[in-house]
Amino acid sequence: MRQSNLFTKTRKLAPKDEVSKNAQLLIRAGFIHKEMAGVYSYLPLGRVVLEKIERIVRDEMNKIGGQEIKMATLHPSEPWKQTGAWDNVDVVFKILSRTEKEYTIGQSEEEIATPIAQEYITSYKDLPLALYQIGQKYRDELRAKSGIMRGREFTMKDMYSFHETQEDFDRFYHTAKEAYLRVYERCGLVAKATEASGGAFTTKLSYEFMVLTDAGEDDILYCDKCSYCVNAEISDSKAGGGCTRCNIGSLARAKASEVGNIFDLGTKYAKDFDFTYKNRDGKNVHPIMGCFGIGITRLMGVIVEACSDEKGIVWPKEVSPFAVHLIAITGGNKDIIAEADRLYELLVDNGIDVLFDDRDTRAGEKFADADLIGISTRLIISEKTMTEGSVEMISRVDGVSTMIPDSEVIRRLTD
RNA sequence: CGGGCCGUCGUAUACCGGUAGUACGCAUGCUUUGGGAGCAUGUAGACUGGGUUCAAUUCCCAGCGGCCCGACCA
Repeated sequence: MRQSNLFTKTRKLAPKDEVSKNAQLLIRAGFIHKEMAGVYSYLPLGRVVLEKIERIVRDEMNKIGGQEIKMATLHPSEPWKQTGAWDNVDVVFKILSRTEKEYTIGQSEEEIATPIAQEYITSYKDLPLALYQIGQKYRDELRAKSGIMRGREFTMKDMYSFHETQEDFDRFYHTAKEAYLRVYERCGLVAKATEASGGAFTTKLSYEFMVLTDAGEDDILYCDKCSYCVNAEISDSKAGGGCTRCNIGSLARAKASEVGNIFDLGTKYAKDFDFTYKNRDGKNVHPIMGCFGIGITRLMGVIVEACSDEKGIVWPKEVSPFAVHLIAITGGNKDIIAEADRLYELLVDNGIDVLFDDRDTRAGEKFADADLIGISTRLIISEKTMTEGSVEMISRVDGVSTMIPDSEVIRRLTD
């Protein structure tokens, strides 16, 4: 894309109504637009980052057998009353139509996913099943905060699984946990699978996936030697105490942000909806369910919190809005403009995802904007590089600059 | 929801009981062109509603909106 066509512009100053780093940087760089507290629109750059995160999540969910669906956002009130959530969950938005009918908008989708599965699962042969979607969620939070990390509207991947036995659930739970860790790794983050409370409907533990960041809302204790990690709210241990799993390391305390959660729902929802299937003995039994969430928009916020410096965002490669930021330093020189255009077309023709700063502005402004926007790889073409028959490649991460001969540019970018 | 702070051009801010200044942006022109250029000219503003006052953007009250701390967090 040509940057001269990008309708958003960067800002030098952070908005005064945002304190969180993620919101300040994303607004300054033109990724998001605030509608009200806790609700943001995603502009071209922000939208494409979300799409890249979704692509990773979709890929990993498909790999473990998830089937993607798209559930309704506007929900009838009946299933919510059936599970008790209508009266017991205070973040549920309630809508009254002009004919006085009650509706809700999805804050989670067990109430929709369970009846869908119920329609098709009639035999043990239909199990296991994992359905997921990536969609908007709405929660009537008393206090939105931390930019896009805790909003009233957000994007979530939510998966619901159905199993014949506890053993099969445990197997899938483990598989999903591994998939989740791959998702975060591909997003450039280090997440810890953290033992936490199982929520309202089970006494078992659940796993929360935590990324260490000072912007986080949770306190965790993690072992400095093994992968053990526990939410401080359910732990009797203290920082500096010994790890009870490996008996070698000691526990450290840190702030972290939850970027995913996986739950054992047991038979709670199957019972609420009177959902049974015929088992191998011809008996009607309830399936065991699990739910598996990843906050897509929160993940984007956490990435910005974790991957940024004083100049702006530093997107990890796989979620960078573009693979390459091509910057033309032309000084109005027509030959350089023509050469930059040629290189841009060459990159596009080779399927490289490129943002081309073809604007008629000075070098300093282009560099400052590029630092702020944070595309992982930068290519610079200027009088200096042209006389050498090369292009300058700079990594946003470490600032390392390399001169690359014209003829090798495509190969270097597609390696 | 309890507590605190705050609402001034598009953005960020200043001053003030007598209708508002600066910077950035934006527009036009000239110069400039590898780290947010310079000069000139122009553009654009007091959240809403009450109250006090000769006079309110300024003081008071309420509403609305925003941020923070806490609580909450299927």
